[in-house]
Amino acid sequence: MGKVAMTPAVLEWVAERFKLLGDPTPLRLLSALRQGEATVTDLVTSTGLGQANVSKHLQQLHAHGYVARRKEGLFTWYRLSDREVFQLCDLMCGRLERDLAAQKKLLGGGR
Amino acid sequence: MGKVAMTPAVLEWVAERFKLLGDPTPLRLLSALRQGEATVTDLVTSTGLGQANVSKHLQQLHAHGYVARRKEGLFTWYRLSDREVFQLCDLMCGRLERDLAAQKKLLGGGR
DNA sequence: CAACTACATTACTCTCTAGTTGTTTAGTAA
DNA sequence: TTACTAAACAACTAGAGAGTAATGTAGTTG
Repeated sequence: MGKVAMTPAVLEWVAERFKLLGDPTPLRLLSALRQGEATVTDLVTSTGLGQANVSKHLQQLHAHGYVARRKEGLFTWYRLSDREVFQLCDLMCGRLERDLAAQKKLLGGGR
Repeated sequence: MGKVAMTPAVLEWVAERFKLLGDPTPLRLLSALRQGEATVTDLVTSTGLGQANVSKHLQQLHAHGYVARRKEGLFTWYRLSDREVFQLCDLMCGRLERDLAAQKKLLGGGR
């Protein structure tokens, strides 16, 4: 199991990481980057979000180690640096699938 | 990998689940419940948080399926209903351990 | 019944932050 | 140089949510 003790400081650290994933916008950006490296403009057009907004979220994702970047002339190319984030999402989606299955069971087979 | 498509609705759902973990207080409660079933008062005394605060967070954790509860007279006993949440935390802590290792490397062996 | 206990709920304050607008910096091209 | 582009930064606004104090509710005890 966990090798790290759940001290208040560690909980704070863990919470800060989770907090970034507790908003659809960063998840959208991460999800988009799953298809490969992209510039800010790419992400703006593919998501429909504002440029400043995308840029700000990418800063945070970068600061927390979720994405890496390289500059090429005018462009800044972003890419995923932490593929484990999708293991996290998949664990969550496992819950989603069970929830949906339970709902289906209730609506369909129940009574 | 994920069997669920990352549609906006799914991202919203996933974000909502992560959001609860993006705060130290629910994590503290979950961490405390890891040692076994507990009443609200137990959690209040063991964490030092206010009663209303604990109660409110427990409501949310329950609404999102992280904890289960049973009433016994005046008491409400809460317990973990989703042990997978610690798989999530362990994944995060994996990052923490790597970060710490990297820092150590920088401070110790690096220049 | 009255008094007490454990928990839930309400109403409120305060802080934080997501998103936007406007501007700045830096690289490119004429 | 000037004009243009991509990205970052700054300042602001609106809304969300964390914590608390006060109150409500249900069960227990006398």
